[in-house]
Amino acid sequence: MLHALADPMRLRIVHTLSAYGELDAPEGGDGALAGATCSQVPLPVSPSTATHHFRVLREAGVINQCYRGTAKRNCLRRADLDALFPGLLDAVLTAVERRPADEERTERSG
Amino acid sequence: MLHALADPMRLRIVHTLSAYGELDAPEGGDGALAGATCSQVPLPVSPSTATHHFRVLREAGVINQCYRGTAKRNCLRRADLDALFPGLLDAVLTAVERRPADEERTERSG
DNA sequence: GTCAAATTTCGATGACTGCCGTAGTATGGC
DNA sequence: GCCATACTACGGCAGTCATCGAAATTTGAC
Repeated sequence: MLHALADPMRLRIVHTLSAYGELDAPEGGDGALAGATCSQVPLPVSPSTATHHFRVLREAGVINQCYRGTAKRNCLRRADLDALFPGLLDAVLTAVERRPADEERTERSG
Repeated sequence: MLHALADPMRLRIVHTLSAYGELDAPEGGDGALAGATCSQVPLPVSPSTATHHFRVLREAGVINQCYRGTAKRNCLRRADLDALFPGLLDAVLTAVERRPADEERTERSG
């Protein structure tokens, strides 16, 4: 699971999804449900690569995927994640917001 | 930094070190300082591989290394880590204790 | 100075992973 | 049924990483 979160691309997906909310709160209209489709998450990679990352996240239990017409909606599994790893997702998201693009840089102490 | 923690071997190192304490509390006798030497951390890999992992952790800012005679003592940088990524290390350590060896397994939801 | 112990560095190797392009599958509209 | 859209699966390629073995370095003891 940490491995799934260790990739900057997947981290961006998780971060974006966290802003969209989850399916646990299915309120609103028809098309305004929580979660985001794969195309909703801006990724500077090809669709096939994006699918790969979504797959890794899904297999790690980080996200859920449910079909919705021609699109597939992705939603974070915050509740499950929080139960398995208390505070981890929250800590990671906080860190992402504080360091938007430095997650993979080698930051030496000196 | 997440990448450094994503490896089960390094996760074990961090977990072991967290039990040994840090150098911030240098009390006691001469040889009973906080931190652990490389050999103190049981790893099922060769010494050179262990060095590699310690190096990755050090470059990621997760641990400190200070020479102590023929041995090298490693200690967690809890304070620094907590300042940069609030709650992250704690969440990871909690997760490790709850799932000692399942950190890398592919846990499918179904 | 010599020996011993702990750790590091270098080179090599196998596996994994991120990336892409193309073809295929599933759903909705006409 | 046919087409368009959204996503997935497969094959391939290059880069990175974990792992090891052997030699080198550093420090302490005699």
